[in-house]
Amino acid sequence: MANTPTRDHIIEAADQLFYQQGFEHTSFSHIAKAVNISRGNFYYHFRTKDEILDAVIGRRLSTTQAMLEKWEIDAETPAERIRSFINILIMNRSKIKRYGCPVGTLCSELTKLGHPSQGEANRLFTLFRVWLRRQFEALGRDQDADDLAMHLLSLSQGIATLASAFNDEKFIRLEVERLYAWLTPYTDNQDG
Amino acid sequence: MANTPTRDHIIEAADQLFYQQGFEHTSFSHIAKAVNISRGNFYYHFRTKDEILDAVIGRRLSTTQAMLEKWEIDAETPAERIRSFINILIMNRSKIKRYGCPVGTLCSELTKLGHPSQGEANRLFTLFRVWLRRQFEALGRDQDADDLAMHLLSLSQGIATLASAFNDEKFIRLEVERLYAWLTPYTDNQDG
DNA sequence: GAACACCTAGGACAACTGTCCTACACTTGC
DNA sequence: GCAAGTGTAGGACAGTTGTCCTAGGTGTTC
Repeated sequence: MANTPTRDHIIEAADQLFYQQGFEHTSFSHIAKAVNISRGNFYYHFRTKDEILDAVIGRRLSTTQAMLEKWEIDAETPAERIRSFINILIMNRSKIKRYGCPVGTLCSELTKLGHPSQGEANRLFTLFRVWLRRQFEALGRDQDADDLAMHLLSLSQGIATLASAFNDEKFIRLEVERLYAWLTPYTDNQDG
Repeated sequence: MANTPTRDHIIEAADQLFYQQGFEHTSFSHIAKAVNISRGNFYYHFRTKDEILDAVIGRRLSTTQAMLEKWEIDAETPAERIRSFINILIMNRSKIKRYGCPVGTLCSELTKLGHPSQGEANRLFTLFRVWLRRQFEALGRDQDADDLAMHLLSLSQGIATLASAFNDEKFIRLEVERLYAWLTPYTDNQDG
């Protein structure tokens, strides 16, 4: 299972398509066309569609992990780091408007399918949850750090869902302002 | 297009299955088995799968409308009415935990499929939005009634998504408490 | 240049999809 | 008792799905 360029190509294309069209609605033909290889050749790289899904989730897990580590380094305070998280809503607003949150929509779909990989997909959420919890702990919220992390995750999920349903980018901006305001009391007297 | 009992059966079964398994993943065979009729016979009641979807959305629209009207009558104050809305999270918590929000997940799926009926599905959201807006207006929030309505919708969507991902009913209870607390300032000096 | 591993194209395969047709049962009205 | 209308079962149909096999091309190693 070496990491050939073609294999990476497939995972990358599948990642995008799963996000834009959903996992089930994306067929081997779709991915093959995107990567420009023959449908039959697929079997050499992945035995089943579920294997592709696992690879895609794995890819997302590691890129997410890398992103969180970068935030940890780039930002100097927990408050700044949490704001980095909030900012993905702004940075990805046009995609979110069209396809919703990549994590939330994938987990929802896999749950409905009763898919065996839903546990793996949910680890994406856990990654954010644990990371956010740590930031709130660093802000001195030992008691409710996990609650706050979940709450912030929940807020961002709602924003993504509604922005997509109402096709409304302005709503994202408005709600992000609200998120900043919500965050302020927790970060005051700590840093800027 | 008369409302025969069988037809109603089909719509009801499809409604449930679309919620539990998703629209695309639910096939004619699934519905046929649930209703206990032959697959071929379907064509007599619905020409296409999309026609079933439209009927399901129509059904949801009218039951939702009826529910909102009932809340309007049963509750005496806008504050109570908004709390009726919040309470569906508690009432439906076990289903939400398993399948998420019926409105949010359907809209997400149809958006990804690029389905022509996504506009109709989104009207479900609009129904809640307009109704909530009216309640906030009645609370004297003329300026930001719609923002508040959207915000509350957004909050409930996030709660449903995370409760489903983490399979966590307790999270719903915790967040509903938060919702009540969030609502209080807007209803104070108005009524209980 | 022979042997080998790696990669690919093309197509076979059964199962399932949504759609559609036809033949048959049942009721109702005359 | 016949005709018409309503509802049903069963199966045909072409298209697509995920899976799998085989033949052949490419490049490296000896």
